[in-house]
Amino acid sequence: MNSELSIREKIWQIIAYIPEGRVASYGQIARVAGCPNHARLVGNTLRNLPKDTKLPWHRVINSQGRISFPESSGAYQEQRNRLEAEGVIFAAGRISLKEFGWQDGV
DNA sequence: CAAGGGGCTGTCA
DNA sequence: TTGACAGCCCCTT
Repeated sequence: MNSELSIREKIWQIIAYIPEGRVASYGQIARVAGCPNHARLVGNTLRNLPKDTKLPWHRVINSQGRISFPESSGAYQEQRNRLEAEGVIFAAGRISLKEFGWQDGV
């Protein structure tokens, strides 16, 4: 139904569909959106989100299972904190996509 | 209209 | 495992 939606709109929708305790990579979201190369756009889009957004942006990480923010960044700790609160476990500073990856651990 | 940047990805060494 | 290079596309000046 979102056939006429912009890629950005799709990204928002897809991210909103990420279940709790699960994480998805930018590339994966972009792929689901229909464009495997729009990974960067996903990041750009999230960046454009308001701070009071209800989108689970914290469930979006890079393909390495790591957060794309520097640890000194408040966003990093916030994201990590939220993920841990949902049951996601960080091992050596990264997440096991095998267990917490969206539609990847089922 | 042209140029630059971006929370990236995948491959090679 | 990490580091470096190139490729991809959209959005904002």
